Amino acid sequence: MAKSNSNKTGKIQSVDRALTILEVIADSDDGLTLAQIAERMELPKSTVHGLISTLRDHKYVKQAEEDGRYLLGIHLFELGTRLARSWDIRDAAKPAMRWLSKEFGETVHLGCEENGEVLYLDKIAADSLVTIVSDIGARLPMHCSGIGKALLAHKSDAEIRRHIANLGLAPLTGRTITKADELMKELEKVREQGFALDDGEIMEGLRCVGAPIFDADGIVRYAISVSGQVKDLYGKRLERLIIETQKAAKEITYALKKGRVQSK
Amino acid sequence: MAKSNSNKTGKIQSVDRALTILEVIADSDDGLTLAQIAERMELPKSTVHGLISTLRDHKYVKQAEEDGRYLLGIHLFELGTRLARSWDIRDAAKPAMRWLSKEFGETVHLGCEENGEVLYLDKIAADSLVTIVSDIGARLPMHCSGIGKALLAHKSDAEIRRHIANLGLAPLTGRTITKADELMKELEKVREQGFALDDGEIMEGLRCVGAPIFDADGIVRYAISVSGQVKDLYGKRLERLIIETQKAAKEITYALKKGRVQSK
DNA sequence: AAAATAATTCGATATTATCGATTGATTGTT
DNA sequence: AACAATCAATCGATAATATCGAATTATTTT
Repeated sequence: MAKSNSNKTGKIQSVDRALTILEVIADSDDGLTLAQIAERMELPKSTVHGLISTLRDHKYVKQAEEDGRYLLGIHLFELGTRLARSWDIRDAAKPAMRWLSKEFGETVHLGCEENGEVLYLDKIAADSLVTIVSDIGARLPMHCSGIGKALLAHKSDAEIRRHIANLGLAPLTGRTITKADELMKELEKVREQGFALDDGEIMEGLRCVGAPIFDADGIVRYAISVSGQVKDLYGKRLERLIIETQKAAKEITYALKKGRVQSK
Repeated sequence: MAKSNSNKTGKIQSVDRALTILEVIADSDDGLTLAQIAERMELPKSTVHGLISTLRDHKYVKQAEEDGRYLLGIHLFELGTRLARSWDIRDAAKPAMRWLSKEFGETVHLGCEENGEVLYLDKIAADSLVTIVSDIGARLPMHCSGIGKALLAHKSDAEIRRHIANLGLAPLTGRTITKADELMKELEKVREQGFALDDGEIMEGLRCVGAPIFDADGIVRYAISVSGQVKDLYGKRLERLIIETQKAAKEITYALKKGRVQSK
């Protein structure tokens, strides 16, 4: 499965290939040998070798000492964290997220949309032994998560329809909304209520409350969510969680306006 | 200040240049224009443009909407976090770090050596409003930090001497150890004690206790540290912190042995 | 010890990156 | 409002450079 080298603009072939190598390695569980990478990219080994040596010299790739297989390199960690540090939204959101997590003892996420999916930008993990939910930097579908629905709900109907047409509505559990019209209705509700509820739509037994964060222009750019097990989130406690999650999102919206805006 | 293109191995020029562009952008505070990048790399703008467009297509770089200046792209965040997730050490260390942070209400770091410097791999921040200390992914010198001294102390004398010769002993505060012999003595003490104390050597008023973590082969690969203000860390409380930090490091060493070892 | 599979090096070839000049778009100035 | 200046983006001729298959070296397996 080689990435197509669809050259829209004047791309530099070797750079394009080198970056694709990184993606191929990232998609593997535990690194790949040179031969495996060459096979997947449908390129001669020597070509891949030249590219990957250059990546290694810059620490974008490292070789396992045992065998010589290639893994992602430490420099990606450094650049990724440096980028994350530049986002004002994280600082703006941190205090409210901390408070929420501590108050309810649950896991709090901060996310944004990235290419039609939810991307987790930050996370305050609950102390509980099992943290079922996803990690920073992970992606998940928009139509079945608290953050995703909160983000999606504030788009125009046309945009939502387009999103559905492009990405589809994959069922992750039996509760996932898979019909377009049903999702439209649900999102209208989300918009009116001011919060989104994911009730086992992404994973059975997992409940999740999401609320939107507006940037200085009044556009929804981010959302937070609080996730926990259904057995812990119901009735009065759930009601209070909903209220507090919305409050927190509003606080973050405010904090974001105050600081200079350095968008993601 | 262009990076020299010292071609040791058969490097691919365009890839080498593209990666250097990322470094140049990362070194800037708030992104750079094409012209600025071209100037720093001593390359024609059109050359840089081709390379950087390719980086942009892969989301390793993004362009600010306002002006067209170039910033690091979201994909670096995704790759960096994916890499971080693959490190067993983080999972192994997390519980003990959490406990330490909660017990003392201070900030706990996990770090390793990377190219003669301490690289922070993880952090549990104290709830306190001001978090003075560094962030995940940041680097700092080895000779004046708790983690750094713990790591350095368990190398051979020859290696330590070489480290000093290569990197020097820059004084960050008036308390920083800047004489080689003095540092050798200090590290011997660290080795004997089993912990390292940074007493305002990196920043006035900041105290920090570090302890080494051994991998399955008995080599020191990581270290943790607890940092706080001098006014909070002294006397009985400091004594107890030292004991608990060492305990935590031992626990992590043990946890690391149990799991399969996926080194950084 | 031999066979097999890995990464790495080599050198001829023409594909492809490079570079200066030009264009187009945007911002700031008089 | 027109001009000047500055920026990114485009173009096309040129030769420098990435590419590729074959050969080599290193490591592991039988």
